[in-house]
Amino acid sequence: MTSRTDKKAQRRADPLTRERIAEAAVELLDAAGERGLTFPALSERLSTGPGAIYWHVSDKNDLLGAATEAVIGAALPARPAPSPSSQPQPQPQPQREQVHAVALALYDAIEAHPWLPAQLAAQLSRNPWGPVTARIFEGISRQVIALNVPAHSWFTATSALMHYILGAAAQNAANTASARDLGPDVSRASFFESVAQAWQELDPHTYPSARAVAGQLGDHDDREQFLAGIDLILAGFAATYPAATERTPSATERTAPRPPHRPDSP
Amino acid sequence: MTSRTDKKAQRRADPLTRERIAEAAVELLDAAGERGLTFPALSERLSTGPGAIYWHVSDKNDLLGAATEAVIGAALPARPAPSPSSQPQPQPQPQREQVHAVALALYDAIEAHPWLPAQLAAQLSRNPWGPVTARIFEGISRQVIALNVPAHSWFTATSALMHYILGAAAQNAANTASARDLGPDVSRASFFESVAQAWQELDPHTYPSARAVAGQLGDHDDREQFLAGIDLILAGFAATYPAATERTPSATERTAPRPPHRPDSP
DNA sequence: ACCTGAACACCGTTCAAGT
DNA sequence: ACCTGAACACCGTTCAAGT
Repeated sequence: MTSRTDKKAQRRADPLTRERIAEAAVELLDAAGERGLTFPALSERLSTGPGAIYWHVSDKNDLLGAATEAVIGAALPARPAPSPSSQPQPQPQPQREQVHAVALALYDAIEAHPWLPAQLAAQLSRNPWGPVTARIFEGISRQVIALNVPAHSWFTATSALMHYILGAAAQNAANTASARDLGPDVSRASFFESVAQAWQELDPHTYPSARAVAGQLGDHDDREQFLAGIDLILAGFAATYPAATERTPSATERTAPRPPHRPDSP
Repeated sequence: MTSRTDKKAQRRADPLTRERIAEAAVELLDAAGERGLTFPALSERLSTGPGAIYWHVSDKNDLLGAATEAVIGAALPARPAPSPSSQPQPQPQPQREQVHAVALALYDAIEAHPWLPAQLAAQLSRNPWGPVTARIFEGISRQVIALNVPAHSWFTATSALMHYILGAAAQNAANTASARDLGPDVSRASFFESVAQAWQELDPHTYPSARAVAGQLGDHDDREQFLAGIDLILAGFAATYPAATERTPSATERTAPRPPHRPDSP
């Protein structure tokens, strides 16, 4: 009576693993935010007791870390540096677009998981150079290096891009969530309108600039705006490092395609 | 027997206010991080009961918000836009240095209060355009406007600067805290050495760039590095917006003082 | 209006006991 | 090695009662 494969209909739960736990934690976080993730709720979802979870996870912080890692790992899959291995592309993709791709991957992950920014901040302060940082850092520094930024500035350039990407994505996700909270049918435009209106009521003497900027909050496509910030920083690279890849025009001043000129070694 | 001013030696506590509560909360957070701030601990410090605190504060989130506002408000004091009102300076300060000043104010605040980044992230997602955002936004957008960035790009430019500043400062504060945790006498240099070593053990196939960058983590002054990132973004402004103030050289390529040329309206 | 402090609900964590 | 689930300590929040 060896029942190996055929009792799968009856098994309550395949054995717990850190990964399955992280997966369930992400689902709870997505459904109800950080306060949705509790050991009772997680135990029930995995039909087990809290003690079982503690066998695979040392701590609630560790649990949150595992969830964060899972999401970041899915957004920035580990892949070797050079070849996409399927279609041989001689000139694979313009550098600027590759940067955009990495940035958008993080942008989308954060929009899909609005609890992520706070967790990234928490994990950062707990373990500033842990696996989460390594993944994100790898994804972005690879682009920086490909852009021919000189070696002594890799860290600075990566930091500038990385923090802009994460911060702007966090702000965007917060906007989305806030608009949704105002009412299921509140458009982004009318959300921004209400923000602008609220800021108009700030003291004009101490908040002159914030009020001025708030006026033009709504009229933009969010992704476009996000990418414009990336291009702004890339323009800084090009202006600061002569060897860096051709000057990248900002999204707000779209020009004709640049020449395929790309110097190789400094 | 009117005892107004002379019974100050005997009074246990001046009446509670939101501000005094926030102050005490900041002290607890500074002393022991977020888990140091509990209602029992706060009540004891203010020699009162939890109910009294709930009269002034709606919630623990509200309490954390008040603490965050207090720290940001102290770091970026509200002041009218133009004149320092004491010494009349015809050409008050080079723009670039004014940006540095705002950036360093936030940098120092975050280093002094390592719990701040996580709280900023939490408050952001709770109320993305609340008073904390307004303060920071005002401080930075004022600089952006003074840099002659065109109006349609104020938001993008402010975002780029703001998120770099907050993110890089958060990373720095986390480094400081981690180095301290490793041992009271661990220098920053040897902390970075241990990080670089750990990253060298990452899989060379999936983390080639992170490993390459990690090598040069330690050899820099942190403030200098931080400001170099600012300059990188400012260079992006100058390159992207012809009307923007003179090109600002990066801290890593310090050149002779720029020409005082500054065009006025686009 | 503002404070007191006991009481309640709930959650993170542990641990002796099981398989 | 991995899981069970009751038990414990602790914290956020409430509320009837005070001034």
